[in-house]
Amino acid sequence: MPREPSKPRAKAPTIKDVARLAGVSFATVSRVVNDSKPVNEPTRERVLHAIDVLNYVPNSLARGLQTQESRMLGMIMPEIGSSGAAQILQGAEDAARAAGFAMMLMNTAAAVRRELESLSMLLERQVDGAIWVAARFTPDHATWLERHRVPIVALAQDFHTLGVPSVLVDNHGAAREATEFILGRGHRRVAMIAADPTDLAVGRDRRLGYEAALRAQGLEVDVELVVEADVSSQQSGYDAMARLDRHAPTAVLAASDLLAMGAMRYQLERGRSIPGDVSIMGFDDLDVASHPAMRLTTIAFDFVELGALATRTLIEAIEHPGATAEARIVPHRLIVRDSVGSP
Amino acid sequence: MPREPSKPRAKAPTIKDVARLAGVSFATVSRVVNDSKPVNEPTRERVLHAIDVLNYVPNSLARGLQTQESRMLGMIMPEIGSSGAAQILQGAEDAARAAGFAMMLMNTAAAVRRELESLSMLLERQVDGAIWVAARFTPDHATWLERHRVPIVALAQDFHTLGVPSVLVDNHGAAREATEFILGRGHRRVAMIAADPTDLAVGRDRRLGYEAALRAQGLEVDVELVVEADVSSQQSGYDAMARLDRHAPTAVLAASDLLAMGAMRYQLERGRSIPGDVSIMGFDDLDVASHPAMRLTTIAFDFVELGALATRTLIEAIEHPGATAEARIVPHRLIVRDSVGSP
DNA sequence: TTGAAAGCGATACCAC
DNA sequence: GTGGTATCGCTTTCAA
Repeated sequence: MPREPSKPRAKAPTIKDVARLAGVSFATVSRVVNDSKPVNEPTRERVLHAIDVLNYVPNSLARGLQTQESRMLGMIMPEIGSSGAAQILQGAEDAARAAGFAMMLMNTAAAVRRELESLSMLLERQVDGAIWVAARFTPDHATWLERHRVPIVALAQDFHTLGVPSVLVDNHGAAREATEFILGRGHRRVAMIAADPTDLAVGRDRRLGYEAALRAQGLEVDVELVVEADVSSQQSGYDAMARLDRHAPTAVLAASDLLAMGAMRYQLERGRSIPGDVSIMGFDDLDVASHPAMRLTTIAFDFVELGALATRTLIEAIEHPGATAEARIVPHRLIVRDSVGSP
Repeated sequence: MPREPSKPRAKAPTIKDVARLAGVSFATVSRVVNDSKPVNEPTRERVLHAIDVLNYVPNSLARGLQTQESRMLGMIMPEIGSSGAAQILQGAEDAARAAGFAMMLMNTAAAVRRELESLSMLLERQVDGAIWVAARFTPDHATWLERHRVPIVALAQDFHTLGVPSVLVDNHGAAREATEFILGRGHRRVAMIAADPTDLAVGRDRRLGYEAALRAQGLEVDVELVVEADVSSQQSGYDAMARLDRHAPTAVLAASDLLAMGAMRYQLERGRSIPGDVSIMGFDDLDVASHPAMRLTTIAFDFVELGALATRTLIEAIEHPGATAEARIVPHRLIVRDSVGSP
C-alpha cells in the first residue's frame, strides 16, 4: 500500500474538528479524552467515534503549554556509543515510559560546553526534568544549575551534597573488594591501570579503593605500579600495560574491562599466559568478559537498573520539589572467572 | 553552592517578562530572539540585557504550536542495549543536533504493539518525523502509516517500495562476499547459523546471500548445514553450533558476531582450534572481534554513519514532502583476521 | 452534564 | 522600527 508522494501531509485534525463532527463543544471532547469530568454515555460514544473516524491524536505540546508540564524527560550523556551507556539508556527509557514520560537524548561528546548547551536545549523544550550522566562538575555547571532551576539527577557521580540527587555505584567499595580478592590469592605486587582522576567516580574512587585495600593489608602503595589510561580505549590499556611491564607486577587491576582486555592482549602477544604468568581483573563485565578465550574476573554493575533508578528518582524529584537530595547506590557484584590466579 | 531545597521551582520567565523589563512590546522581544526583523541597536541591547538578567529561555513548545513544527525527531528501536544500537543512536543524535533538532527515543522491545504505541506517543508530541528501526512490516504498520501521515524513514530494512525512504546496508551482498571469501580459502562444507527469516534484512537477506554464493560456485545448498538462531544471543550461537556439529562443516558463517562467538566457544570447549579445525566468520565487527583471543574475520558496518544518514534522509523528507522514497545503502567492509583458514 | 471564554507563551500580520 | 492583536490546540474555571 504505497503512500502517495504527491499528496502533501494533511493537517492533523484538532480537538475542534472532533467537536464539530461529534456535534459537541470542544471542552467536552477534552473531557472524554482526559477522563477529567463525567460525560454522558451517549455523548462520549459520539466523541469517541469521531476521534476514531478522524484519527485524532491530541497535541501534547498544546496541552503542555496549558498544564505547564511536558511529560518529557531529558538524558544527557558524555557518550552513547558504548554498551554500558546503551544499557543505562534502556533502563531509563523503560522506566520513563512506564510512568508516561518520553525521553529526549543528548550526547555531549564529553565537552562541558556542549553539556551546558544540551541542558539549555532541553530547557527550551520544557522537559520536566533531566538525568545528567556527568564526569566532571565545574563552576560553570554550578552557575547554570543556580540560574535555571530544573529538577536534575546526577547519574554515576555523587553530587548530592550540592543539592543534586544522585544515583551511582560504590566505586570505592568495588575497587576495594576487587583488590582484596586479588590480595586474597596471594599477590603482593598488584598494579593498577587507573582512569583520569578528575573523573571522580571511575578515576578517583576506584583508585582510592585500590589503595585502601593495600593499606588495610599493611602494604605500601607503590606509585610506580599505578599508571593512568583512558577507560574507554582498549589500546590505552595495552599501552599502560607496556609501561607497567618493567615493574613486573604479578597482578593488575584495570579500571575497566576494556583496559583489562588491552592489558591482556599485551601479555598474550608476548606469549605470557593468564592467569599463569600474570593475573588481570577489570570492571564492568562486558559481554565479552565471559568469552572462553577471556574468562575475565571482573566487577559487574547493573547498568539497566542504574538508568531505571535514575529515572524513578527524577520523577520523584519532579513530584516532590521540596525533598532533600540524597545519594542512592546500585549494588555491584564480583564475578569470579579465570583471569586471576595465584602468583 | 547547594541549591535551596526549600525554595520551590520559580516559574520560568516568559517573553512578556522580558518585554516588561526592557520596556518594549513582546513582539519586539520575539524579533530580537529570532533575528526575524530588524530592530534598532539600542532597543536590541536593552532586550538582550533583560534576557540575560532574567535567564530567559524561549519556550519552544509555544513556538511550535504557532509554527507547526517542533524541531524534534523520534527514534524507534526494537532494542537499545547493544553497542550497534548505541552507535546508530549516536550517529543519529549527532546529525540531528547539527541540524537543530532534538531526538526522542523509544525502545519497543521488539513488540509490534509497543511499536505502534511508540509511534503514537511520538505523534502526540508532535515530532516532525521519525526514524524507525524495524525488524518486521505488518499490515498493522501499513494501516498506521496510512492513517497518520508523518515523515518516516526506515533504518536497516528496505521499505522504499512502500513509500518509506530507507537507509540500510547491503546484507545480501555482504553475506555473499563473506561466503565467497570462505569458499576462496578452499572450503566446501560451509554451514550457516542464520537468523529468523521473517527479519527481512538480517534473517532473510544474509541467508540468501550465502546461498547465492554457493550456487555461483556450483555448490548445492545443503539444508542440514543451515540452522536458525537468535542473532542477539551468544548462547543461541553455541546451541546452533552444537546442532551443526554432527554434520561436520569445515567452516561456519554466523549471522552475527555474537553468534560466531557462541559457536567459537562451543568449539574451544571441545578442544578444537580455530581456524585449525574449523573456520568461523561473523557479521558486525564488535569491539571484541579484534581481541587477540578471538581475531574474528567478519563484516563491518558503519553504524554511526547509518544513524547519521537516516537522520539526514529524514530531514530531507521533512523539508521536501513531495520527493519519492528511495533506498540508500551504507557500504560495508570485510575485515580479514584469523578465524578463517583453509580446511 | 455541557458550553463559553480566558489564558498558556510564542509568532506573524497589520497598522502606525 | 515598533506595538497591537489574532491565532496555534488545548485545559480549566465559571455559568447555565
